[in-house]
Amino acid sequence: MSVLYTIYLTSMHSLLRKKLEEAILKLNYQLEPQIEVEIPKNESFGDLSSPVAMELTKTLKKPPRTIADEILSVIDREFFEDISIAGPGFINFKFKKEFLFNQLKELLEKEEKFFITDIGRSRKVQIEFVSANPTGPLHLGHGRGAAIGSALSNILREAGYEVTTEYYINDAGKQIEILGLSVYLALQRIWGKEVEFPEECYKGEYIKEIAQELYESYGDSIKGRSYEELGDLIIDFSYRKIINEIKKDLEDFGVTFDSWVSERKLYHTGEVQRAIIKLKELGFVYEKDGALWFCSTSFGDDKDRVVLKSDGTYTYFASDIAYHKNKIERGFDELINIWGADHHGYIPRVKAAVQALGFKASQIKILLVQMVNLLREGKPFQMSKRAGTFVTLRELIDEIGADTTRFIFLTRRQDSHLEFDVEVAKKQSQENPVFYVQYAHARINSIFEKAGHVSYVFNGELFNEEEMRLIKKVLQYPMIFELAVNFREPHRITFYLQELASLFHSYYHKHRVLSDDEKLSQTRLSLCRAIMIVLRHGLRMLGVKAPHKM
RNA sequence: GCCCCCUUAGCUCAGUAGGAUAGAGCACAGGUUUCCUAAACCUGGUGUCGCAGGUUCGAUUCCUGCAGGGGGCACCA
Repeated sequence: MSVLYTIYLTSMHSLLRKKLEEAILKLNYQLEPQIEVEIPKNESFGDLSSPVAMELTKTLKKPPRTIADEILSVIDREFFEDISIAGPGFINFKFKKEFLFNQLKELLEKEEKFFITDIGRSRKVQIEFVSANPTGPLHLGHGRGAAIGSALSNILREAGYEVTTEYYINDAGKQIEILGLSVYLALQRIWGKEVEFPEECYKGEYIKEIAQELYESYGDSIKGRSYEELGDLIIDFSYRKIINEIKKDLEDFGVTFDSWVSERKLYHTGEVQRAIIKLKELGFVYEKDGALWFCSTSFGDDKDRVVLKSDGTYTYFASDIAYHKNKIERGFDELINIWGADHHGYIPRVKAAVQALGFKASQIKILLVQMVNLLREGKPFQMSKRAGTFVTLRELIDEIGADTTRFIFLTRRQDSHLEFDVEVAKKQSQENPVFYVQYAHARINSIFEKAGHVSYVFNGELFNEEEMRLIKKVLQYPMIFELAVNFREPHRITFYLQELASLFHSYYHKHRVLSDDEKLSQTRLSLCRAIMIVLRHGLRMLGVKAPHKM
C-alpha cells in the first residue's frame, strides 16, 4: 500500500497537487477537495499550471494574484526550476530537469507498473454493456457500446477498481416470441409453403439460415407441425444459436464478459415477483386500474410506471427492477450501465427503482452512447433490423478489422454522434488514425531490432529540445489516464496517443536515434523505450494491438 | 405538446467541473527518401465557439429564451 502511495505521489501532476496542498495548509486556507492542475495551453507557460489562486479568490475575497504570491512564498520548491504567476492569476510550474529524468528512469525501470494508481481503492464496480436482444446479430451500434464498455473496464481495472463486466440477456417477452415466429415462417418456406412475413417479423438473412439449420437438424420429423407444437423448440434453438454467434462476435472483437445474466432466469427463479413484493413492502408500489404501479415520481420521474399489467403479466421494467435489485445484492459499490442513447427516457425510472431499493443516486451511472451514423462513400445509409439491411459487427470485423473498428469507435466522446464511413474505414489510408499510432510503435520496435541489445541507461545532458518535449509528453500520460478514469471517458486516451505518436514521428524525421555515438544512441533509445511503454499501455487500455511490425 | 442530447475551421471532431492568444485530423496546394519502416515528415489558414439576453473580475464553458439537427414520449420491448 505504501508503495502504491509513493508511486501515486511521484507522478508529475500528483506531486504538484501535493505541494500546492501543503502550501495552502501552511497558509491556513481551506483546502478544496481536489486541487486543479492542468496542462497549459501554451508550453511557454510551463510544464503544468494551476488556477487554484483564482478559485480561492471567491472564499478569501482577495485578488487572485495576491493569493498566488502568498502560495509562492511558502511552497516547497525542491522539484521546480521555476514558478511564476501569469495572466489573471495562474501559477505556472516548470520542473527541474533532474526531477524529469528521475521520472523517466523510474518509468524505464517499472515499465507499465509506473502507471499503477490506487484511485479505485478496490471499490467494486459493475459495468453492464451491449446487452442486445438475442434476436439477431450485433450491428455496428452495439459495436460502439462494446468498444467503450470494454475499454472502460480495462481502464477502471487498471486504476484499482474491482471490475465485473456483464451482459444482460433480454431473452424473455415479445421480441423473443417474434424471433420464434419469424424462424417458423422461414421454415415453412423451406417446406415449400407460400407465407407472408408480418410487418413486425425479422426478415434478415440470418433467419433463413437458422431455419435451414433447424431443418437439417430435425429433418422431416417436424415437417408440417404447427407453431403451437414447435414454438418452444424453435425459440430454444434459435436463441442458443444467436447467443453463440453474439459471443463469438464479441470474442473476435476482443470483448469478454465476466458474466451473462438471463432475464428469463429472473422470472423462473421468482426474482421478478420478489422484487415487486419488496417494493410493495417498502411502500413504493400501489394498485390502480387493475395494475400495479411503481411510484417513480417520488424520485423525480415524470410519471409513475406500471410494473404488473392488468392482464397479469409483468412489464419489461419489472424485470429490470429485479435485475438491478440482483446487482445491488451482489454488493457492488457502483453500477455503470452503458446504453444506447435511444433509451435515455428510461433513465429516471431505473434510477428511481435503484434508489427505492436503497442505493444512492450517485452509485449508479448511466452512460449514453450516441448513435452511429452509417455512411457509404459519404452518403447516409439507413439501417433496419427488421428489413434486414444493416451492417453487422461481424462484417466490420471481417472487412475492416477489430483493431481499426475499435479505435474508430473510441475516437469520439461517447455522447457525441459518430459518423462511420464503411468505405473509408476499409481503405486503410491516412484517414484511419489507428495506423498512425500503431506505426509509431512498430517503428520504435524496428529501431530496437536494428540496435540489438540495449540497456536503457541515458545521460540526461544529451537530450535536445524535442526530446525534452517528448519526455514531458510521456510523463503527462498518468494525468491523462487519471482523467479518463475519473470522467469514465476512454476517448481521452485515444486523443493523447495520437498526439504522442505525432510528436514521435516528427522527432524521428528530424533526429537519428542510432549513431556511432554510443552514449547518445543509448540515451535516445531510452526515450524511445519510454514512448513505447506508454503507447503499449494506452493501446492495451483501448483493446487495440501494438504490432511489432507493419 | 412535453422531456433529453447536440450545434466549435470547408468536412469530421477535441477542448470547457468559468480562466491565458480556442486546437487536431482530413480535405486542398507545394516540398522531403544515398539516412533506424514514406502507413511518415515539413510549409501554407482560416473561426460571430448556432442566435439573443443574464450571472461574473472573467462565459465557447453556467442560467433563460429562440432557431436548426437527432432521440424519446405506452398497462411495447
